[in-house]
Amino acid sequence: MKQGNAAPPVDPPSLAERIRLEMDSFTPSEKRAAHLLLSHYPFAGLDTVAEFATRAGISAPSALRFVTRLGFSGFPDFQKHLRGELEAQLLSPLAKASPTDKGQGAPALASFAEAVVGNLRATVENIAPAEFDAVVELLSDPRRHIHFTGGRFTGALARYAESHFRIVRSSVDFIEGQPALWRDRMIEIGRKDVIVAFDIRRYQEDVTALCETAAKQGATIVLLTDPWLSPIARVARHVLPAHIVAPSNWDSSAGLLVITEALVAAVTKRLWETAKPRMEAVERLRNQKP
Amino acid sequence: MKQGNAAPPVDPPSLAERIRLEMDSFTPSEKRAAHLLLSHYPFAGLDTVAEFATRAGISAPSALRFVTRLGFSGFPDFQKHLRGELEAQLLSPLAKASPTDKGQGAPALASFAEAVVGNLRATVENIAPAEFDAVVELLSDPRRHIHFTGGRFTGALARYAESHFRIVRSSVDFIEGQPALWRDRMIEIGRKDVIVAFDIRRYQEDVTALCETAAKQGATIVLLTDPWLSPIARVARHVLPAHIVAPSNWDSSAGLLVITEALVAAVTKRLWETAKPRMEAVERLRNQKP
DNA sequence: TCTTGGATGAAATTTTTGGTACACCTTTTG
DNA sequence: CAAAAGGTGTACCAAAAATTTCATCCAAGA
Repeated sequence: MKQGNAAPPVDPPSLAERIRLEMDSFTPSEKRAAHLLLSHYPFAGLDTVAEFATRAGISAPSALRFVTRLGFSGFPDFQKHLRGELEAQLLSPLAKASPTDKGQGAPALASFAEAVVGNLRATVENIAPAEFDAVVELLSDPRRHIHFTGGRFTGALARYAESHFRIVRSSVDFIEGQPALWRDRMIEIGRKDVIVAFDIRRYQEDVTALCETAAKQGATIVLLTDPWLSPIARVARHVLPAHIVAPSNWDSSAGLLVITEALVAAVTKRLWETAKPRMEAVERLRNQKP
Repeated sequence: MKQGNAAPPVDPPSLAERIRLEMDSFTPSEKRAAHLLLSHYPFAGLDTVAEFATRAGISAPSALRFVTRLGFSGFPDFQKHLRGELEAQLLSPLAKASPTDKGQGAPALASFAEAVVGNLRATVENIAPAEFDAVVELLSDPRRHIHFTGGRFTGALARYAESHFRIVRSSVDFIEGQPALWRDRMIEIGRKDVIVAFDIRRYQEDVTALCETAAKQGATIVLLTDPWLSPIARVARHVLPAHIVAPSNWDSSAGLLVITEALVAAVTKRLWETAKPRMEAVERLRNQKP
């Protein structure tokens, strides 16, 4: 088995380049295949062998021999490689979008922020406005009781959300993730309740359990998670995924926070008639404290 | 066979957009498929149905029903369309300038995110790398004891920071803002302590009081605040301001969060030798729980 | 001119993939 | 609370794609 094709770990010499280099050593049929591929790189190679061969004016076996000669184990393998290259290329402009990072210490903050900006863009792209609006609608329903919860790290986001919604509307609370702390509260959860759960990678079993229990009792689940979707997605009515990968050993929750803040903003606007007096009342209470 | 793939003349409504629009009319399984596709658009759809279905967490038939519902005659037809879109997009870098919906009915989330991006840029601009590095240095000193605190809303950020730093290093805790809860703890605060305080507009008197007391006893204060600077700035050794204005009745804490996450990333890297075993230990403890 | 060896494609074969029928379960409706 | 409708997955089948086999062709050398 030819396996000269060392896996392309960080090596960007595109396949196209290699083909150009080896062009002379190709047979006539192979040259035709090569020319077709290069002239419509890499899309020509994404069809079936038959299609590729026909377009190149050769037979399927010749096309096969061509890709085998390039070191691939078969046509599917070849296509997989092309898709990989394409994906890397299309995704790189995003990573490349940070002109600031100079490779050394100082701009740690800058490059991190740039990555977060990329995450935010990607997050917004991937959330359907209708889905977002539906969640706003749900959280604006005064007859619903809203419960926020989250995991080890995301619990803080849930608290953040809760502290805002608590002022905008009534019937808002925070539930700790540990089962011992919510088991007995579940008796009151029903169709009128909404659970807003935050859960990203290293999905936490206790949060999942909470949501599953609540869902079973008829509660509506709203999930803020990562693009790989927490298992809670299985019982969630609405899922809002945020991109979280950052140049760090940790994931970034910025996308989740921004979704949260956008929700707060939208619901506040939606309920302005009732939210305004509430906010004023809170203000008054705070000022009179001293 | 000629590739009838007529280039869409002026028709750029990408499939992704349509999916977002129709998102709420989908069945649960279809939503999963849609989320997978959107989060890895369009590459997730270029694999086989089986692969696609597995990744989405659904069965192959459901995946099939999904693409049929979108109007395609079958999976190959669907893939052909995706490839067509990809080709069109890649061939016209101009089209990339305006990725999707712009201009008009800018969804609430999108415009909010844009504002946040602006805030992040401005925030990064206004923080001196030296200041940032100094804080990293300070938080990386294992002899220091780090305390996080914050106000009504920013307290959640302090918790978020604490939950990360707690894993990276020892001697980390969270202090509630209410004076009754910290008065007696102050006896232990001294030169070896660092207070990291989060405080933005509607600066909270109790947090200020906490920092002033701590500073008086020799603690080092690090302040994350807004550009107008919390009164805590008067006693703070380091000040990291973030832009917070958003199209909302509320301020956005995204800038503060990003600074926090960048600090966590930098300190983790800085202390990697000791942080790594700690992180592994936490992982182990968590896995053995059940 | 004959021989030889690589190159090529038609056809047969094998493998993989897409598609469908049907039963089960969940949810909705009367 | 029962019946109906809709959604989902398992098991199966059909289609089509990839790959191999093998006869043929063509060019270079004896």
